[in-house]
Amino acid sequence: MRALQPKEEKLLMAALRLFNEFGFHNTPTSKISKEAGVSTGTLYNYFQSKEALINSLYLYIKQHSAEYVRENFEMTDDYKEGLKRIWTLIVKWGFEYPEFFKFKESFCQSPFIDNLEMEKAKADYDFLGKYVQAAMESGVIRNIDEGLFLSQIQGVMVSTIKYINKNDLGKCSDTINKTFDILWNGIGADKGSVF
Amino acid sequence: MRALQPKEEKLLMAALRLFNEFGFHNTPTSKISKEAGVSTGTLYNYFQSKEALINSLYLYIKQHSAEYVRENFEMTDDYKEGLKRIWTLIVKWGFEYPEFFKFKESFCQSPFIDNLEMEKAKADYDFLGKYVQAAMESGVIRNIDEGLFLSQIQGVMVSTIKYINKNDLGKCSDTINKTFDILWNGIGADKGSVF
DNA sequence: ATACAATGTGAGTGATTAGTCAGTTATGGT
DNA sequence: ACCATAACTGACTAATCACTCACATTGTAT
Repeated sequence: MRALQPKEEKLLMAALRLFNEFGFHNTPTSKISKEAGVSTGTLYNYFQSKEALINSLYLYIKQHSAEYVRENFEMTDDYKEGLKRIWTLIVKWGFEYPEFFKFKESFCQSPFIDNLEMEKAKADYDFLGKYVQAAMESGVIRNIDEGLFLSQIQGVMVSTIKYINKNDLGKCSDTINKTFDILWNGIGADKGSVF
Repeated sequence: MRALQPKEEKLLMAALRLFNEFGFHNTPTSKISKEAGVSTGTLYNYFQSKEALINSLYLYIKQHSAEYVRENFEMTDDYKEGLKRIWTLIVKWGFEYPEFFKFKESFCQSPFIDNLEMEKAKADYDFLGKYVQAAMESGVIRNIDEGLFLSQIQGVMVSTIKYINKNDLGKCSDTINKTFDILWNGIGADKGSVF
């Protein structure tokens, strides 16, 4: 991640706080710069436009998430254990950085993002995607359409994080285990004898 | 559902189209009324404000969804079958009325909705919630925290609908079955012997 | 010390938009 | 036909906001 200049980072964090509270369109650039402790003009020294600032913030958060997972992941040959580790890391990121997670969610929902950005967004889960594919090929998880699969996993993941954040769970490792079990029962091939 | 007056409905449907394409804040009331074929003033005869219009639209869609499920649901004593029917109906609603679904999603994400509306939103899934609770008590599905449960189901449901809509699947009944299986494997108590 | 560049400032501008209201048209009862 | 009420119209207003630019400040090289 490119090192951010102090005022650039202050602007991004100010924008994050305000966007999460009031939404993109109810946060004027004037408030962002005031919250960041700089002038309006300075904002435009660092970002070409308000939209550019929003995209930069998204990029920053996306990279933060990816680095978190990459740095903390420990390799293993056991695919189930590996998936569980990735699962745990992504969910943990979501509740350790709830503001980041919240922004990411509303950004992806927002209709004014160009499709190009949406495509890039999917790359977030590349790490997970590749792992799932490998696991599928090895036979540990059921072999159904990969896209469908990933969207299911992502769905459960997002709702898990939202649930944890909403209910303010410190005991979250328990929740993470439970939800992973649900997921694994759903997708794993090692049920009974037949599958 | 209260019968809507013709211009009221035209305004709502025009707003729906524009909101989905441009977002709430990039759709001026002037465009909504133009698209609906009435004047700006008329919009304010039917709705107190732009926000009131948005809330009305949400209410309209929410009721539409609830009625769809209630009208098409056929009772059964078999909880698994019953859950599958509800599941199927909700997912079907999502791809038969993709515009409605899309709006509902972005409305729920939007930060300018007051919390009161969010509370009401949850009532959408009351029908499902009650059924899940009954199924849980009967022992067909695993007995874990109900809130967590519902959020998981909802997560998988939303991502299923999104997947179907994005990939334009006419063969969707297959996808619905598959995703229900995944869900059921995850939540059902009858693993091992039966399968 | 001086010159020059880089960075920061914030009042000002033009464009946009939610909402109004005085006036017009349509409707229905007698 | 006449009136009264309801529905409708769209130019207008007041406010907001993204962005600019002429100027001020700070940093740096010589």
